[in-house]
Amino acid sequence: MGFDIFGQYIKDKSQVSDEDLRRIEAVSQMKKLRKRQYLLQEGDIWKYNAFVTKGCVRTYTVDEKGNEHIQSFAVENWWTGDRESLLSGQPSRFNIDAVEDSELVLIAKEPFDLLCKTIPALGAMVNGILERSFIASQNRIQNFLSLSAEEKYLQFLNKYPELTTRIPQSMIASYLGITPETLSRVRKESYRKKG
Amino acid sequence: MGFDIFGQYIKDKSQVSDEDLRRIEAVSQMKKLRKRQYLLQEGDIWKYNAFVTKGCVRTYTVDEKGNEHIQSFAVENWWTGDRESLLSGQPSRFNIDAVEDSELVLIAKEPFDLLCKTIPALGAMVNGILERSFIASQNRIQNFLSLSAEEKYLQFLNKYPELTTRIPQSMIASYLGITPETLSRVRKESYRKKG
DNA sequence: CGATTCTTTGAAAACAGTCAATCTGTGTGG
DNA sequence: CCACACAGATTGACTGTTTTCAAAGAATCG
Repeated sequence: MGFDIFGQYIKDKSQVSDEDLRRIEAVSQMKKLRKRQYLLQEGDIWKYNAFVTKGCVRTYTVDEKGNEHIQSFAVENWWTGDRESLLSGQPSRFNIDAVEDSELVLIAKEPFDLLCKTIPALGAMVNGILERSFIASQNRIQNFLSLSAEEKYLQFLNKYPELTTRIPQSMIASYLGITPETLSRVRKESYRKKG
Repeated sequence: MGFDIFGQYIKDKSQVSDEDLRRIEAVSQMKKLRKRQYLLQEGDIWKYNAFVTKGCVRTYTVDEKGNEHIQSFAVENWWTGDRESLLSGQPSRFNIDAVEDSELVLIAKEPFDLLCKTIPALGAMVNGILERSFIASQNRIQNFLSLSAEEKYLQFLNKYPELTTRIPQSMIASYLGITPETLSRVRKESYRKKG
């Protein structure tokens, strides 16, 4: 079940053959997470590529005051993990846990890198994903530079309408870099304005 | 002169042969920019990979109120450009101009992509750069999520000490997402505290 | 239900932004 | 070489936005 979704994703995004798909499956590991369960905890070393087939996970840090700062969400057909820890081999600063009961496909770094080399279409797909991820994070930086709390929220609504219903507001606030109270007030203001 | 610096960079970062280096040189174009001169203007379509061999350029947007928001700086041995426009072929939202008199190596997208495919070591280098750029932008997002104006400035000082002397404070403020006045006050506070 | 979690609201305080004036240093032309 | 102009940095007073803390109100789930 879980791998089928991942396999379909790969087929949609690349020209990987069925045989190569089986080679990918051979190194894949399914992982179920219950809501609130950790996939990665601060201090752990992250060694996988992770693909969400069901549910939703979040990546976040916790500061000295205990405040959480959400770096990213990942729902179905999104990738997650800590690239920095994966690349450096150093302990992660991030936590990743499940926002909902979730299912993921995990592939350890080494076999995945090997497959990317031996299956050019897979390597190309992975590079394309990285490229788009980079562009997306540049755009997010641009939002931090130029938008107010309200504008950031409206932008989020517009970009990820489906997430606003699945994810608690307090987490969306954290993702936007504002407090839950501010988000609540911003929402009140914006449906006073137009609905 | 200009290409030598770029060539040295490639040799340091990869296993590209001298012959391949000459093939890269064959498609490279040198570009000099005087201070304040544009490399890319909003609305233009960006078609290059650009490497700074001398000087400093900045990438920024201008909002409706005329405020500039600096996305990034690039000094010697850094890459610049607008990956989004390059990938999509759509007009850029960004401006790039020279903070100081500068020199760059430009390579048009098509020949560069071709070289990356035919010279695996070059492709690998480029992917590594992309990977580290992505990680850096994730870290910058984390700073926006969790740091105050003062903390962001101290972090910048710590990470890019050489840039603080070369780049006007008002531009550093813009990069950090704060006003020049706030940066000035933050600095005053921080050398009142310790020096 | 009862318990927990999430959201909303209020009042006060902290933080950062705005606008305008002044100060500083640099470089240029007379 | 000086005076001036200009850009950048600083300062002050004020405004506005966002945070903080505390409490009350929904919503959700066993």
